Amino acid sequence: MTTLLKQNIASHISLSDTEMEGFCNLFQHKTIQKKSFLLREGEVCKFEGFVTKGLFRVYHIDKNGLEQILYFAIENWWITDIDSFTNESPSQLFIEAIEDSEVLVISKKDKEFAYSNLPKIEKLFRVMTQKTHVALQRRMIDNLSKTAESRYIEFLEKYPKLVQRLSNIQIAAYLGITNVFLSNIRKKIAVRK
Amino acid sequence: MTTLLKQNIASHISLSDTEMEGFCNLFQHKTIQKKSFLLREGEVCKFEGFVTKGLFRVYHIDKNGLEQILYFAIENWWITDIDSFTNESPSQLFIEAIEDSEVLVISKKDKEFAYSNLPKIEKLFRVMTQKTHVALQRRMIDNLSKTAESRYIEFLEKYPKLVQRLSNIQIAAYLGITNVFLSNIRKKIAVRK
DNA sequence: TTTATTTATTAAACTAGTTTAATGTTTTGA
DNA sequence: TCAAAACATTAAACTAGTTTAATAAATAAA
Repeated sequence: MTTLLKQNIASHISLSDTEMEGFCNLFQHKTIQKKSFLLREGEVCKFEGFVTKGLFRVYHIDKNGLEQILYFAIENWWITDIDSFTNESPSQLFIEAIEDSEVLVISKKDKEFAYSNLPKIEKLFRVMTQKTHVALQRRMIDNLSKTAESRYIEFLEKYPKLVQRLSNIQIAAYLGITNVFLSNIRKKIAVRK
Repeated sequence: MTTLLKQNIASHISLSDTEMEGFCNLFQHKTIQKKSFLLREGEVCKFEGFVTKGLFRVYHIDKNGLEQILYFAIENWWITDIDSFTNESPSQLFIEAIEDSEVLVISKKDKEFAYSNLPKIEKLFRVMTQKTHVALQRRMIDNLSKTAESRYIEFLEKYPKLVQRLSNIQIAAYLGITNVFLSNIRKKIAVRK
């Protein structure tokens, strides 16, 4: 049940078997059907989750009803709204299953218990947050400096497996463009080949 | 010398006097002249810094020579390229003083020393990285969902003091638009009032 | 199996933001 | 204190990306 989670943790820090067990036992297993939500806008995010099966999208809907996808999460990825979770504030985000999915979730209370009783967990989340932040910083630079076309091409190269599981509507919402414009880009690329 | 730093740390976590002294002693004081660089593209970022005086901009120059400002840092803010610093990879960023400035810097080695000898420091940077990440995530959503005009207005409201110390060129580079377009926005707003 | 819904594509008109260039103003530094 | 450099504004032509709408194809649901 928690094999994938243990592997994931071990890739960030090293824990003794007892520590690992102790921490992983704090997680609960959840099954989420396609098109249902782990979190909706306005709710306070009370969990941090680790995806063991399936695929999620984490997105925002702006006042014009347009959807911006912050990130996707497949097997071996973590999901939460860190803003809402840490500040206990209403979330601006939706977290929705794109496929039938399974997640291991830890509550805020149990996470705080881990912070105080297993000092290395502090390091785990320090390291993970750093990596997430680096990824977002790179994406920010890309969004500011690159055209939609090269962002699309790089997305295809970086996540070839993921792409196959997504619609073009979802890819466009991640790239920050309309699906109509993505269609134009795709045509342009196809003609070139 | 380190009063501001101590206050800043105390706003995130609580440390005993000895811990606080021990940690702050790892920092070195640096004076940086206006228009000179704490970090240039291609260099590995070997420090994490805390600004005690002045103003910096952290930016990227894309292949067309256009500048994108990731963030500004004034007194009481931290600066580093967390990507280059943690991965010891060549930086994509420039960190440049906009005014004559002063910084307290800690080296990677000393920071790691602190992580292993002062467990609460792990928490300090976990908490700080989380906050930075939340801020960047909010900005990402704004950049994807709002017009340049409303991003400009919100920037003015959020950082009124900072604005007075920046040129419009710099503000435009932060907002992700040209200074020409920012001028148009400013005119439009002025007419409305 | 049939119908309804979602998805992808195309076209055409449109708009937010860019580019280039010129002009005046302010700041800087020697 | 004077010349050079950096800055802000304006105009006009341009382009990357949007909007709306229509059509065909694929998927899901009944």
